[in-house]
Amino acid sequence: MARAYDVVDIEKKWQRRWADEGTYEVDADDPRPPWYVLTMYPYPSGPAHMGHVRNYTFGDLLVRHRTMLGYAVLSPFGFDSFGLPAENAAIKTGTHPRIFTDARIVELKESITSLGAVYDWRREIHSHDPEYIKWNQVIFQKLLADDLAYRANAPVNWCPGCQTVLANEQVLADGSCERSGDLVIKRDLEQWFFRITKYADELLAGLDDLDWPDRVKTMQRNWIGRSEGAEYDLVVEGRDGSDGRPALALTVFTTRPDTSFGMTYAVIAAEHPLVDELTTPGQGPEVEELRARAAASTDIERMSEDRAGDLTKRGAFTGSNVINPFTGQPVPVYVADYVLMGYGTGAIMAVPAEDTRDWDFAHAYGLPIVRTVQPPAGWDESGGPDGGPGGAYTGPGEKINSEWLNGLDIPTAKARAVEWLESKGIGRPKVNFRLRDWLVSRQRFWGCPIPIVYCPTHGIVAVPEDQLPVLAPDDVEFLPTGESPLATSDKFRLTTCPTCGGPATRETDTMDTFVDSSWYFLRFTDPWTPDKPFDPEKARHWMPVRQYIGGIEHAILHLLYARFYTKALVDVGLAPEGLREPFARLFTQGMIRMDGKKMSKSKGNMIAPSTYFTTVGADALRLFHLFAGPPADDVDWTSQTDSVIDGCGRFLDRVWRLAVPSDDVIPEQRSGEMTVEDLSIRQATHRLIDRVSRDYERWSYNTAVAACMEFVNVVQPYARAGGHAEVVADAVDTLLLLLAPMTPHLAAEAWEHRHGDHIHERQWPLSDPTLAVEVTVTLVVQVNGKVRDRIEVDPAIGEVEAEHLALASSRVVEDLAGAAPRRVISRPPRLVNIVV
RNA sequence: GCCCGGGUGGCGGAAUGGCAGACGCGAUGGACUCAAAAUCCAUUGUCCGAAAGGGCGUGCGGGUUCGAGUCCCGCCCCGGGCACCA
Repeated sequence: MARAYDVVDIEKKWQRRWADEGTYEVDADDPRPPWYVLTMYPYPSGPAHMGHVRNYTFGDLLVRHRTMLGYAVLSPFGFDSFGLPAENAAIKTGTHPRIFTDARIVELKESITSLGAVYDWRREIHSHDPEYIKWNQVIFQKLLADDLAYRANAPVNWCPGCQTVLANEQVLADGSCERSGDLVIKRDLEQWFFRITKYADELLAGLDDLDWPDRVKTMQRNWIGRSEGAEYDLVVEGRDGSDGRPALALTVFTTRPDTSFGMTYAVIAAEHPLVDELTTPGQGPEVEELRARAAASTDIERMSEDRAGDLTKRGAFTGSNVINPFTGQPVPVYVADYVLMGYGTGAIMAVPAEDTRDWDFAHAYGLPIVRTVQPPAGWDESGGPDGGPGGAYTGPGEKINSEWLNGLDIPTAKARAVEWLESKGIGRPKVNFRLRDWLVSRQRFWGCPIPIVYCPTHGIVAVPEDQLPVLAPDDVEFLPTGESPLATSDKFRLTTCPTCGGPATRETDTMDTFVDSSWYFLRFTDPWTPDKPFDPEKARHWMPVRQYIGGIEHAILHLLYARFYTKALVDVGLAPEGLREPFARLFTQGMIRMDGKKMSKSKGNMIAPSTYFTTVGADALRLFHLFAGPPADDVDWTSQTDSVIDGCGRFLDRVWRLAVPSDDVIPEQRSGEMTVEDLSIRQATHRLIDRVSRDYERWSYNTAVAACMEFVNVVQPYARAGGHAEVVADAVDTLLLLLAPMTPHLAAEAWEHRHGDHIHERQWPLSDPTLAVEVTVTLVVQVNGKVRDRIEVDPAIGEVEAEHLALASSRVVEDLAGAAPRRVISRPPRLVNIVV
């Protein structure tokens, strides 16, 4: 599409100007109030895609708008530059990940600049910069010193085909490796963890005060998964210690201690340490088979066997019984794969009557069922698949079959049961979390090395700060071997102990890249300090981020880790006291979809933004993204989208011709006394300020754009018909100021033509309240809720006056045909409804 | 299965309980032009009607209200998240 002005030249010109003049560089001593806006720093994957464009358009608009409102806006940019694609490329092509990554950064930076997005580039950081690696490692040491980092054995995802450990993200939904397609298995390895669970309660409570989308908060709450209940011991039958053998008990966790009288069996996880001890010789083969199956299968497989599957393959009797302390009766202990070692105690008391999973299992194994809550009338006892409500009953009700709990409601019974357990010394109240500690070890090359040395005499030794950063050597073998590529480099691995100087080996794992992104926003506040990750005073000045922008895909991991890290950094003394939450406000934009699928490289349905930069221009593309619909909604990229983008370009052309007219288009304009029409344009101008300002505040950019379009539809004919020069000038200038954050190049160039100075250094326009009010409004007259007439009235019209006007309407008189209205609802100045 | 979103013209989407469909795309007609592009003007939910005008209409069924796209109850469909968490 041919545009009315030289889009490419003008856009390049202003992009250079903003950079050269440092328009958006700010420092902490700036007298203006601080306002920190941040768009999630991207993984550098090459030129920007449409998702980036959408993301950075919203961010840039905010930067420019807030600046015009008089804030010192901190708008930094950086790259989440460690990660797998670079390493995979290295395996494939032999190119060093740094070379690969640096090239991708140049490309992405170029397209972000072409979009017209502005940043304080002095603050640019890359996760793979030695400086950043150093501070990442310093923080790791601090966490280690405060026992927030620790080493433990843990199962990891192992791909037999690639002979390597995989990140969870690399394991597909069906449990296979994303690269080789082999089935991923679990392997136990020594790994590093961060103690995020220490903050579980605070991470949960902190959500309440955050101005975040509810859906993200809900996802985090579910992820943290706090549940209150009790833990208690089940003595193994015949192992109470009375016969001289040591006593043996199984500890179980339950959220329903009130149902204990209904416990008819117990279950332990296949990986539970007591499995061997509990299994009697006769049951050995059966238990062993189940165990083997559980070990070989992924979690995904366990689930896919599911309820419809063959339940009889999911458990095995151990041959042992435990005593239900409430009834004193023995119940059998099963091993089953529906109980997970990783949660609670890895063992449960099973109450089939009040738990659906236990119900299904009990049915498959012919175990007894005892109800302890009275189900409502009509509850189907058999719980048949095609019947109505039935089976396990988990709702509220009166306790039954429970001796001293009978007649109580569930909450009271829970409390009584816990009191009883405590008084007997066999149980206690217990809160469990679904949240696990954060496993940060990655058997990968392209990440931040974990700065640890293993010494035969001193064990785990932190590399001292003056020897940081620990950097990976360049000459390593990338081919997958099953260990971190760093382990193949003796030059790297073999070292001396910092404590005793004796021979020692380095940790060869690197950190999860989510570690890098857990504090980069803090580094941005002060990327220059030489002796610490950042100056806490600088962080105090800018933090928290007033508006954080990013994709919903980070709703849990990144956003939870960053919250944890911020709290941990405060506690180890690196971040300012009192800072608890990093992101005060979060916005998650919708994604771009094509044919119903997410637009992504792997799906091969990418639309390159660069093709638009060189044709309709960045402004038109930005306007499209703003105009397409509510920012939080997904955008469908269809065959019609190009037409809509052209439409945005057409609108900008109209603005251009209005703002920078050539003599043959706009006739001579009047001056002097103003007419009624002049005044109405003037009023429309001030109403536009109000409307657009309000829409900016509520993130309703599509309606803000619509308002501007409507305005041009009115002003253009007015100007062409020779409007009042002053009124036209005011209208056009206002329009440009309101558009400046959305379509910055056009606004800047047109403004320069008109005034010679820089529009983005101007203040956001303020409306004159006396002009912004509406002069007349349309009073709608209804009879029985149906519109019968419209009357132009003074907005200050009273209730009675409006009623009189309505009743006097000829249309109403005709409709009433002499009948008296039963009732008149008068809601001046918009509506009168006459009921007959 | 559970938890969130969301269903409005041919399409994207507007609408503090008060004129449903703003704005844009597309389409149709017109002006300009030798012609086209660009630009400008007009029409564009649907049905009845020559018109004036009127009926119907926001996934379905009820309800509250003078008045419901909007609030309440019960469904249907679509999208997303979580999914043996005891």
